[in-house]
Formats: sequence, C-alpha cells, structure tokens
Amino acid sequence: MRINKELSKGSNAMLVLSVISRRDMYGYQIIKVIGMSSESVFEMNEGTLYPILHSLEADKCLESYWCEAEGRRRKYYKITEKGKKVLASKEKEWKEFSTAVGKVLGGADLVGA
Amino acid sequence: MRINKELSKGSNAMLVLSVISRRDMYGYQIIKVIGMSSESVFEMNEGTLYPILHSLEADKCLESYWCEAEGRRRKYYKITEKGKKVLASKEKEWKEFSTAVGKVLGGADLVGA
DNA sequence: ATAATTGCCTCGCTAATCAATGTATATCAT
DNA sequence: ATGATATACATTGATTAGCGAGGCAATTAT
Repeated sequence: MRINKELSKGSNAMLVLSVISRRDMYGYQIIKVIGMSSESVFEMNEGTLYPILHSLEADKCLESYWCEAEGRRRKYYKITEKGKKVLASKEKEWKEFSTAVGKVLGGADLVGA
Repeated sequence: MRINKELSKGSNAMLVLSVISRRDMYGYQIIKVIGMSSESVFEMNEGTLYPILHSLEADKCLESYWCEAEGRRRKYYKITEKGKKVLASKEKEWKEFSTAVGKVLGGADLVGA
C-alpha cells in the first residue's frame, strides 16, 4: 500500500467484489488487477486477500472453481446474485461515506452547533 | 455511525484535526460538529474520540487548555503547526485513496493484466 | 544451478474502534 | 423533591481487519 493501511480497511472486500463482478478471476490476478487499476495505490497482501475471498465465498457472495492452464493450478472466483447485491450496497455505502468526509473536510461552518 | 465502522477507520483522526483546525474545540463539541457537518453519517463514540485526542496531543499535533464556562469544565484543543502539516498530509492521502477507489470501482478495463 | 515469479494457503500480532461503564454537574419535567 | 436527559471528561475489554512472515510447490528466466 502506498497509503495508510488503516484508510483502506473496510473497502477491500468491495474492491475485490467489484473486479470479480466484471470477469471471473483468480486470487493472484485480483491483486495485480487492483494494483494496476489503482495505479499502485493498492498493493494488496495475500494475507489480506485470501481470507477475504474465503469469507465472501462462505457468505455465498462468490463461488469458486479450479482451472488448469499453462501448467498452473488456479482457483477462479465468480460473483453470485447475492454478491451483486452486496456489492451494490457496499458501493452505495462508500459514496455516502466519501461524500460525508468531503463535507467535514470542506468545513460547512456549523460553529453554532 | 450510519455506515460500516470499518470504512471510517483511519479517517477519524483526520476529521478531528480538520474541525479543530478551523477553531479551538472541546471533545463533546467535536462529536457534535462532526455529526452535524456529516449529516449524521458520522456519530463518533466517546471511546473513539478521546484516545484520538490524547494521542494527537502526545504527538504534538494538538495542545489543550481548560476553560470554565456556564458552570462547565471543558478541555479545549488547539491545532499546532505540526498538526497543520499532518492534517495536510492526511488530506492528500485521503484524496489519493478515494481517487484510487473510484478508479477500481469505475473499472478501467485492465483485463490484459 | 538458482533466483524470481507464479499461485495457493495459514498464523500470530497490531491497531482502530466499539460498547459499556464510571464520575460529576446542570437542566428540565413531573 | 425526584428522576430523566444532556453535558463533559475518561478508561477498559472485546472485536475485527489487515499485515507481515512464513510454508509449499511449480514454472520461467538468468
């Protein structure tokens, strides 16, 4: 992470769901894609990603299947209908959150409060 | 919090520094001001705020002084020069972070990655 | 040969936050 | 008067996400 890890807490699962929602992906690839599309702001650790994938699968937001290609064993993840709903709700929450941060930083002057 | 608490991790200290940078404030007031200016998206717990204030003071980002008014004992916090620099850096980091989230969600299609 | 990359995984730790609790005073309703 | 609510400070124990470090195994580059 180029940025403070604490900031990204809570948003990682949303980012993972988001990239998988566009095409099935395997773990290692997810890290690369998130790294590239964020221009290296996010460099997710494997110790962060794999537990997220496992818990999203346990929650029925993702399904997995193994593929063998180029002599490599890869575990692909696919988003479920539930996963799409959860993603939409997380994206909505993210917008609400980032808008609220903007308001506080912007300093709507509520000194009379 | 109306939103997932995990999302706001890492941004609370920035929000606190930001509101204090505009005028000296005491703890209870900080919670109210952040709550109002975020339109209740943030409802910071006292158990969250006070440790933040104490650690920011220990880091010389804030200074405190007691005031007696309306029969109430209040501990006011004032931002220091160092605090202003830390705030500026946190705001920069926040912009970088939220921009990066937008890029990943937006889905710059890097499927070739 | 061996180092780097790909690809999966787990475990122990840290740090931020929360809920609950404690203390004390002031104000307002009953 | 009594109790409820709001103000105002603070601490503590539990939770949880993410991190760093490590392990295992195959392939590719040097």
